[in-house]
Amino acid sequence: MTLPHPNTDQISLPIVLGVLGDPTRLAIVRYLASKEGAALNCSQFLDLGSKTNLSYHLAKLREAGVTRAEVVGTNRMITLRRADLDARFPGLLDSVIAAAVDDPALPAVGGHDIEVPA
Amino acid sequence: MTLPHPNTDQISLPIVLGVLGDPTRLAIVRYLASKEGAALNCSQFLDLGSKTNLSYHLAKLREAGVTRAEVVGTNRMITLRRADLDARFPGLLDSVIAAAVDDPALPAVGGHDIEVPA
DNA sequence: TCCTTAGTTCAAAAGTTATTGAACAATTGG
DNA sequence: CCAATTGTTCAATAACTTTTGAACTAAGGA
Repeated sequence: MTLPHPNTDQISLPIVLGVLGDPTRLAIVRYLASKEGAALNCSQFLDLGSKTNLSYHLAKLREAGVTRAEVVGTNRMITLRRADLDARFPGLLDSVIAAAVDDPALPAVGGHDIEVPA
Repeated sequence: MTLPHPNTDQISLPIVLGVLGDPTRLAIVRYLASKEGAALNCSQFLDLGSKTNLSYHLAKLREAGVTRAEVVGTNRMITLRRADLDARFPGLLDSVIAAAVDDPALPAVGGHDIEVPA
């Protein structure tokens, strides 16, 4: 049971940019980058949408070549394809992540975005 | 007669990425980068689509803060907002342009993409 | 085995974006 | 003034994307 991923040389610039041009997906990528190394399952992202909706967004990221999903039991362990993206589009992912980290408009994963005082 | 542009601090990462996630617009940006300094009018891009369609794509780029359009007579002189984008998202535009330059799938402006021999 | 957990798939609805042609406005040159 | 050039706007349509809920699969634990 392996999921389809593009090869490094099949990763397309406009498709990657288009896929990253969505706040939910950018938030996913930012969170993955902040947990670099760790493989996260989909449930980590439930703050960002419903289970079905995340399945959709995570599939988009995977099909574009931005993430890799490995099947481990009933889980899909998700990682950023950092090395592949760096090889294909040097510097792009780093600058996107750096900009995303500073973007207060993106939805947050660990949540607690803003606590409104009583 | 000046056209509306976002301020530098109003430029949004997901909007910029989304706008660049289109082959026609990426081709426009690539061409502008290759002619850095020169201000080009819209007709330069007619290889990429109809007049109306270009008007649409150029408006998207301008509204996202990727380009600046200055009205000069009946022309709109278009330039890349390189300094503003660099200030807001360091390294992003450079890496996108570098990747776009190498992308054979993007439509070409000076055209002559491939000449089919008789 | 049965139940739970993790995630997918499907079809429908809603929303957004791209493309087109016809009509329009503004400037410039004759 | 008249005509040509440059580009916009509008409405229609076509094409895609996002979101949803219900139904499903597959693995793991009691």
